[in-house]
Amino acid sequence: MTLKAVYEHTNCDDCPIRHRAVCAHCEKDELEELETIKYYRSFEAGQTIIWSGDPMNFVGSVVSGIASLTQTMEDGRTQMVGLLLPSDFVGRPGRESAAYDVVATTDLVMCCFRKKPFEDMMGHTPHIAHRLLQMTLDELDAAREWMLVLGRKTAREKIASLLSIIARRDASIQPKGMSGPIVFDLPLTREAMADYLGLTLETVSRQISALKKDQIILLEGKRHVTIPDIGRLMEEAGDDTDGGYLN
Amino acid sequence: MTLKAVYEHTNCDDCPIRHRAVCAHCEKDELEELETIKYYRSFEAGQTIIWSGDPMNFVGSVVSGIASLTQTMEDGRTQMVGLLLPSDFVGRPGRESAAYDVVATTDLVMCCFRKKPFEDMMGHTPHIAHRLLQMTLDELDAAREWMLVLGRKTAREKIASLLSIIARRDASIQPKGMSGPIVFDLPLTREAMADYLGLTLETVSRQISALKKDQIILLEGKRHVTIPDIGRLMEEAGDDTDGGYLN
DNA sequence: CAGGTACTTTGACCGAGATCAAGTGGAAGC
DNA sequence: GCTTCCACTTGATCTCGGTCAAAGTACCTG
Repeated sequence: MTLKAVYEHTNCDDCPIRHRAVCAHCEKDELEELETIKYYRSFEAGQTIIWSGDPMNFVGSVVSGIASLTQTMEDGRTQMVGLLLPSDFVGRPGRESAAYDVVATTDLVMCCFRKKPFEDMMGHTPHIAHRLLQMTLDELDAAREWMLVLGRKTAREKIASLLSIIARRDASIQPKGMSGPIVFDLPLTREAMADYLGLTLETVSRQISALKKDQIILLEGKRHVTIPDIGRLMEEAGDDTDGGYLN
Repeated sequence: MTLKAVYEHTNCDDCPIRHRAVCAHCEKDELEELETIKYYRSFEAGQTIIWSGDPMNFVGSVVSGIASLTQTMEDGRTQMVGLLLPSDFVGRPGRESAAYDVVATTDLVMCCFRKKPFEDMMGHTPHIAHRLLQMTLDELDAAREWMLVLGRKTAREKIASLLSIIARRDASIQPKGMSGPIVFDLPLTREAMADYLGLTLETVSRQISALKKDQIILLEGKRHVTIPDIGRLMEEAGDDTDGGYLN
């Protein structure tokens, strides 16, 4: 019940972020053990938080901003394998080193816990272990959904998929009645979108222009997006399921 | 310790399969609670085990044969999102219905547990929950590795990636000294490979022929593969990391 | 305000892989 | 032995998205 306030509630009056993750951000926090091992870290846009292979002595969750998990081949080809939005969890209990580059895509604040104490606590707090399992399973579903996007969708469908995921995730913050246009700022550069979608930045730019021409989306400047009809966008994405995780 | 025999050992003298999963297959089993809720199911190649969206009242692990997790779009495009080899876990505690089609790619035997009792047991057996978390994290890593394959690799690299993963997984069953040629039978049709790699079956066929011509692999018939030099194959895959999960 | 930098757009061209279409080979059934 | 079927191979052609190149735009900084 109180524990719930720490790691399970999805909206909290005392803080602006959603806690899907294990994060003792808000003042209701009564789990003192968590409190003693947590700390905050800030990063600037573009900063690398961890390099793949580096030792990683903490776990944590995103408080504000966006981070990305990226894999790189020797020849420089890169693929983003995860997008971490506020409340998403970072790190892997039971693993010494990072498996991916973690990069701050925007300015970023993270709430961290030192790994060892966190793992200890997981050992005698089954609820947290259970919650972590659920979150990991959600991420697995998201990754697999993305495999369909990467493997089988056209460039246009890929863009539409990404936009509709961001739109829905964004809309869920202020679910003011499910209808009406959705407005948001793209938190990603064209290049980051390309890395996520397995495209080149030129193709991303072209397809966004095409969607704009067809009035599926409206663009103000380069980043400010209005989606007049989310249904039409999802049609473009080839998405019938109203699922759509983003990690 | 005894529990270990049930779900943690990776090789067991009494049975031919590896237990990476929670499976009470071997006779050493002393966890009677697990014993009482387990049962076996057999499937023929091509048979669908569960359809996406169907209620799913069990979890389990593959004993022998291969199953695949598949997603399908309305227009028929399909993407395989996971390949389940012996010892891999199927099903998701805490979810009512299946998220993907699960299909027996070859003849298949599964070891199943009814979901509710299994979940109950997880509640008071933290080791199993912990083990399940580790396995899920492994699967997540595998899925993300595959995102790089789907998003950024060429057809030839994709084929080489798949072959080297199967080869290494296969070789690990009989690690007779790490060197020498690796021999195995492809457990997948060209079409299944295409669905896994995000290609068409024609392209798969062409690239396999090309790898054969270049002596990276040897083919006897259509399925029997010999890999004279796994290092060369991994080079073709663009893979420097010697990682390589298959779920 | 000029100049620089980072991000984005647009155009022209090309090629990897998809698509369409035969054709091959081996195993099962009659 | 012959047909049928299925998995696979191979060829010809087309197309989507990549590549290379050039501009355009917004935001700094001096």
